[in-house]
Amino acid sequence: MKTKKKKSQITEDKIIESALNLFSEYGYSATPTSMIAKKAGISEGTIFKYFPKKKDLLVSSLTRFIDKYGEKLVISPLENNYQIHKNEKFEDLIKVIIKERIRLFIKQSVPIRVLLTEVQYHEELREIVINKLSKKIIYFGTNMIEDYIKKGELIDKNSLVIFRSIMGAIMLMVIQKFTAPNIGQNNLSMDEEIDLIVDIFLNGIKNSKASDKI
Amino acid sequence: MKTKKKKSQITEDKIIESALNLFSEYGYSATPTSMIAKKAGISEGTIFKYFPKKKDLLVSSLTRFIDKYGEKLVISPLENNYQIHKNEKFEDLIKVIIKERIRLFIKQSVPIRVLLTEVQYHEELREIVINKLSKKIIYFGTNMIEDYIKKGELIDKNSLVIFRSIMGAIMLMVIQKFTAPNIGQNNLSMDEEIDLIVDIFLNGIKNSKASDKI
Amino acid sequence: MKTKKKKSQITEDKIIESALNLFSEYGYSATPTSMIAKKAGISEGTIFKYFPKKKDLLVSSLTRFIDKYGEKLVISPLENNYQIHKNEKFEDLIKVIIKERIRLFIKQSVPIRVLLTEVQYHEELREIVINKLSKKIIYFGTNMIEDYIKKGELIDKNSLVIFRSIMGAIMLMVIQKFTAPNIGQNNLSMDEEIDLIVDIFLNGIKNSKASDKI
Amino acid sequence: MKTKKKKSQITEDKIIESALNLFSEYGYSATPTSMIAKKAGISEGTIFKYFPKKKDLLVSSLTRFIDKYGEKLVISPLENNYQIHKNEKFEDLIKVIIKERIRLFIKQSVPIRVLLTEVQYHEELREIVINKLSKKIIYFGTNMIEDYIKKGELIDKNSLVIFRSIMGAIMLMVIQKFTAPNIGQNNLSMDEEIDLIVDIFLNGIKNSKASDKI
DNA sequence: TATGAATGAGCGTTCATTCAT
DNA sequence: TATGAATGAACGCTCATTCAT
Repeated sequence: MKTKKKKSQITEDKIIESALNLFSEYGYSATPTSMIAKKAGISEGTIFKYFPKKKDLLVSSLTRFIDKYGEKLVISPLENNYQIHKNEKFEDLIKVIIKERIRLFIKQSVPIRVLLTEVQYHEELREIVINKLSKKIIYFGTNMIEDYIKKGELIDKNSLVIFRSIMGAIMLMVIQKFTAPNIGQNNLSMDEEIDLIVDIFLNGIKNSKASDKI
Repeated sequence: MKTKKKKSQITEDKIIESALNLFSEYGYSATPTSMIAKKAGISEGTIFKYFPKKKDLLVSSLTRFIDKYGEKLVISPLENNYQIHKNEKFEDLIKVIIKERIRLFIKQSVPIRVLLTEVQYHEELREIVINKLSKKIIYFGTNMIEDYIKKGELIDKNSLVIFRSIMGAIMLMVIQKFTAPNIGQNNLSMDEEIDLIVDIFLNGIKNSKASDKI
Repeated sequence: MKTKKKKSQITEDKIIESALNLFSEYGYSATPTSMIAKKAGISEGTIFKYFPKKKDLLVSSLTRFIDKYGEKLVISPLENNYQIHKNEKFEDLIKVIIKERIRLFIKQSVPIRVLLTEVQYHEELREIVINKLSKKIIYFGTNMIEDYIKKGELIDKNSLVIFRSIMGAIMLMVIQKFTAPNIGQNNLSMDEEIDLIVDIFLNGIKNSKASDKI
Repeated sequence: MKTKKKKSQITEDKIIESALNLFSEYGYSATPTSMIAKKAGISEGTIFKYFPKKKDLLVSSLTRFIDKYGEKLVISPLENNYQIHKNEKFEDLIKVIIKERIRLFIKQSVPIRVLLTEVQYHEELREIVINKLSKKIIYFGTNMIEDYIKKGELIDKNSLVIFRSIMGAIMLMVIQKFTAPNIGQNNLSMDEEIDLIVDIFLNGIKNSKASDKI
């Protein structure tokens, strides 16, 4: 049962949503508060009732995003998926996880882009991102890998390197699909690419038969 | 023998260098021209003799960077390495290429960071990056992979996906090393990480013996 | 009963008044917005809340002047005078009209001077002046002349030339009175000059008796 | 025999000519020295070798114009015309003078416009204009009128008013022809207008027969 | 709580002016 | 003598922020 939102909460939401969208389009510094007010359909003064400094608006909205999605949607469901699919083969599990993750990623690409960009310039964000996101993601990822190593399904290599490499491969794929989709003639769908990437990571690209010959 | 640079060229260089450093530290929009002038040790007016609009300073300095390093250092040497090491095993070649690339990457991390950030907001940059960098890099990378597929050393999988995945894995490694070096207890040097990553890509992470059993 | 003006209207009025006075004293281009703000007793930023570009301030204030005085005071009262004095002799009518016009002219000399000067450099103003002022004035003036020609009181000559000539004579008189009042020993008051000018236009300066002799 | 102009004189001429043209197009304040330099085909620094302050450029070029044309072309030839045509009827003399004057006026409209505009804002110019131009013109004009009054050809009215009125009528005609030529359907050529204006001034516009009746 | 009006520091940019060559 | 490079004060304008209502 959804409780009726208070009016002030609605206003705050409108501000944050408008701000994030504009930050992602023009960058934080290049977005005037006047533009945010206009987009949110409120007066400029109102913004400062909710966020005394412009920077608060950035930090709060991203923190809120991390709290809401980082915890609830990025981390927990990981664990959720993990619990459900725990007994499946690694191959199948990782594919499910990635695909689900990407769906969220795309849906939340606006705050994510802002976060990844502004984290460069704002110390506060950096700490939040590292502590609330990166560490948790890596903790989960490496643990998962190590579980499967223990099970004997994966070979015993540095789990951080493995996990980070898979993430890097996936991330660059997503970036390319969105920024330069028709680079390199490639008709694969995202899901097909994911399958292929996972396959590469699992089986490698060396042609064993050939390499025997050498 | 280097000819003595003209005074105006020196000034222009100072402006560009200061600008790129500050853009990378604070972001383009958050860097006032007054700050650039101060750092370059010149007057603010002088900047505008060289770059009529602030944006010209961004675009020109990045274009110049791409022209100088994109062509001379990123693309050609790739081909150079490639010619020299062509007959080596893929494994050895790719390690050399990656390590050399990373060295350049680190040396030029300032303009690269600016480029990767600002490309989001400035159409002109996007076109330049895609046409002058991405396409060429991908063209070279996929060709290289395909060469080794033909030689029978690599299995026949989509070369774009393979190349992009390796790049992604490497990139995320570099980013992590620079932004959160002590995440996940990992004492590997960069070179060791590269060796490991290449190993993973070549041989995969599946434990073949175990998977047989399943 | 005048309703109390809204605060913003008062501010706008102050800006326009200060601007026009300064424009008339120093010229539009030579008047900084900072000076306008100071004279109006407001901050510089406020000016741009009302007039986004400095030029808007010029055009708006002159347009407003034309709308207020051009229509209400320059054109209509002409017609008003005309209706009332219609049956008088041309001589008496034209004197009344000129004198009344000059009174307004002097009272509004500030915006008029700005208008006459800046019309040279700004296309927008030119169109407004021609369409909203010149044409209407000339239309009225020529019609009036033609009425009196039909009545047989004036001889049948080109009404535009007649009207324009009277205006020119009056204008130059006003200009001289204001810029170089003591040029040529002339103790006539403005009203006396007007009477004289009208007399000259009506009766000419040729000495008929003398010219007969020649 | 024209002496060969010194190079520096040529440069100075180029500067003045360019400056006057641009001042007349954009106004003195709105014309940057850089634009003048460009138009004159010289470097910006050079201007300040000849005219240490921008204002010197305005005052010098207009003073020079007045000295050259005011004296040589505006005043003397007036006297010249006058001496030659002295014995003609006033009507013929004044027409010749006006037509010749207008020809010069048009040829020199650029500096004249600048002069008439900038005289409002620069005290120095005002003095020069009044002393070197206005007074002389009026002195000549009134004397001429008075001569003809003495001869009995013109009636005895204030010569300043007569002269100034004719000038005003002519000036407004010229202004209208150049700024709004197709206002009021009027196909008269400039010369025809002049003839008409002189006719009006000489004979007046009152219909004597009619006025008798009243 | 929300607004509209105002602020003023600071921004990108211009431009008259200087000066070494 | 003329230039090209540089200057820095001042300009038009923006924008985060304040505050009375």
